[in-house]
Amino acid sequence: MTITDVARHAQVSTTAVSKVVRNAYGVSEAMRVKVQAAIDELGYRPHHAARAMRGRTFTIGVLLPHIRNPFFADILDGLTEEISASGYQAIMVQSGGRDPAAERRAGDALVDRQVDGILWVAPCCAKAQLEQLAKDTPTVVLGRHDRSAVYDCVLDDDEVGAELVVEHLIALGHRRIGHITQKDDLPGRAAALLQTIRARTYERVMTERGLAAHIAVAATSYSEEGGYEGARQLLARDPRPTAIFAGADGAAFGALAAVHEAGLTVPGDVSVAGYDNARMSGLAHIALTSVDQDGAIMGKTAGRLLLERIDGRTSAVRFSVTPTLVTRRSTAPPPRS
Amino acid sequence: MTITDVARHAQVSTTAVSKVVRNAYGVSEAMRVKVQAAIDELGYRPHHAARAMRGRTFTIGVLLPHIRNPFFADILDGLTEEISASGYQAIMVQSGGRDPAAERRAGDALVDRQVDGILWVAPCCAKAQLEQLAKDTPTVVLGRHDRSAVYDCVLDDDEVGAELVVEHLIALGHRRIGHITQKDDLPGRAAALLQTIRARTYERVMTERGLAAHIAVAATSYSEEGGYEGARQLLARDPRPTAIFAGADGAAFGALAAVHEAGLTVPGDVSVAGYDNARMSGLAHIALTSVDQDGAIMGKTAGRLLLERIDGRTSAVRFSVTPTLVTRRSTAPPPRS
DNA sequence: TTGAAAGCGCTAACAG
DNA sequence: CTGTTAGCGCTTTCAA
Repeated sequence: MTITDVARHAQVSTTAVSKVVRNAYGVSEAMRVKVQAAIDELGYRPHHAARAMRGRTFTIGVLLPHIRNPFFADILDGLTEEISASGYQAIMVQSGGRDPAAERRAGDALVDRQVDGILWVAPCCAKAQLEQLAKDTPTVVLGRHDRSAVYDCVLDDDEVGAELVVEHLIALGHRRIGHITQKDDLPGRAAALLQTIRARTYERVMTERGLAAHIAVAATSYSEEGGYEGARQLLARDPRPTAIFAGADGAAFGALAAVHEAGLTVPGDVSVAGYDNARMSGLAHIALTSVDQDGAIMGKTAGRLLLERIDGRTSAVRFSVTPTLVTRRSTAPPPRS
Repeated sequence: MTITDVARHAQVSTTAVSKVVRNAYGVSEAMRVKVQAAIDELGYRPHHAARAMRGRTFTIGVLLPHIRNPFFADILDGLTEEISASGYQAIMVQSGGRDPAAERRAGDALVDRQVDGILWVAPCCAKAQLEQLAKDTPTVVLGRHDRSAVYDCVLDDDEVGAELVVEHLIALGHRRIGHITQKDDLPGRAAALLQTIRARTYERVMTERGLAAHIAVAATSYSEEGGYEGARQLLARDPRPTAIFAGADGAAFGALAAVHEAGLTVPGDVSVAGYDNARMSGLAHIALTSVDQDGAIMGKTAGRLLLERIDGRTSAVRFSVTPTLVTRRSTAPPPRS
């Protein structure tokens, strides 16, 4: 079933069919109807690869560190909702998380497949690499705090979010508040990463509130394992913290497990707060205090920005979501002792 | 940067370059070295679309209902590990879960993009559609219990798994054991779906053990919401069950929340067991009894089978994993009362 | 408004 | 073992 078959069946040229398929300018209504009828009758679908050789692929590539993080599911739902109406299809590739070489390969895989636009979630590569990519392919970067003239940024205001958590814990009466962050070995680009913002804000607020002496950071990772290990490090301190602010919900789950395993209760002995407000955090038997940053809106916006760029926009846009604190039962005043 | 540039630079024909790139038969070592040098020097990367017009895309398409289910992450890890060495790239597409029309669109999107093979996870479409697809594209279906001569199947023995759970609960002394299943509106193909097997096995074992009168099934869905709602239905019965077997861990999490919200304790008042042994289930503060089915092995096997099929195998293979029960603190003997 | 024809980068059949 | 050549299905000038 090729464009030639359709042309023959409709008794017109392939050019005419091509124009109808692409909704291009310069086709009479009669022609449109006739060709469309042939298309429907023959069940013709354009050959994707042939199309890609000259024009668009109607594909948006999404680069995710990994699909385990439930927050990404929200982002993807938003994106899908936004782009599906326009005939675009999202394809996802895992970048593998924290290995820059693997991340680069994943990015190249999308470029090679000539996606019309790329949504890159939480990239860990150098900014130069992103700009290089964005020169040729419309790009939206999600979850990074740098600014660029060639790609759009969608992010949550992690400074506000982290501040909300730390202030909340201080208001409850906590002083020894520990933090679990993600440690990446990426010289020079740390300042742009969201984990850096969250950690620095934690330190800033602690300092501003006269609690600099109580700053305690476990640098592991934003995963369940990282949270578990990080919480164990923090709980081993003497005196131990009365509250733990984990930089991500996954890490907070790991922290809850570690607290539990240490024979302590939440929030009786230790309060725990997370970030992202993953769906699971709201379940009654977990009831994790967390920062909500509406991933669906972020994904939807990223999709819109991408379509705009594909459509020709070249100016850079920056979209920042203001997060809110959702307090649940995992945080409470510290024990009296 | 085209194959012609490389050919000119190396002073050879494009055919020679093509053969070197594809590792094809009939190239002298000297030629290989010379061409490879030119490729490296020029940083040549084959044009994907042009390649797709004639031969392979070196792409494997993965069709997932949605990326929220953490079990799928295990599958993908296994798949990636298996195929990465062979130069294949996995791209994922969300089928949207339970809408057959959306699922078909997602499948078509992969076919249109000429992936060399498809791993279809938990499809809900008719078997005929799968066979239609498999006629043209090497296909592996994961998590369905039908047999086919044209595609391979990778699955876990859900009958064994469900039996393990129910027997475990009975051995603990439970008699009123409820089950949460997923209800799809797919006439005729229910028997092939894993949720059907799990539910039927539950009913079979209950009956065999003389507990037919205590069978109680909540037909919602394998999600947190579904588990929550299903558990509420079960707990509303009088007398209420002393144990709940949720057909998936996500649903079990929802069930835990519902039990908690009802002012009951786990496992004091109600035992809860899940299926899949998601990573989170093992965390100390959740400690969910669950059935382990090693998704990484399943994904790895699926990858291998796909590569074999791409390589020419036409006979159908069926790979079944035997699951094991992991008992944790969420299940215990029923209250005395 | 329509159609003929060139050519995108690659692979495969065939000739040397 | 190596090179020449004919397309793959589509879009895009450019004429008519």
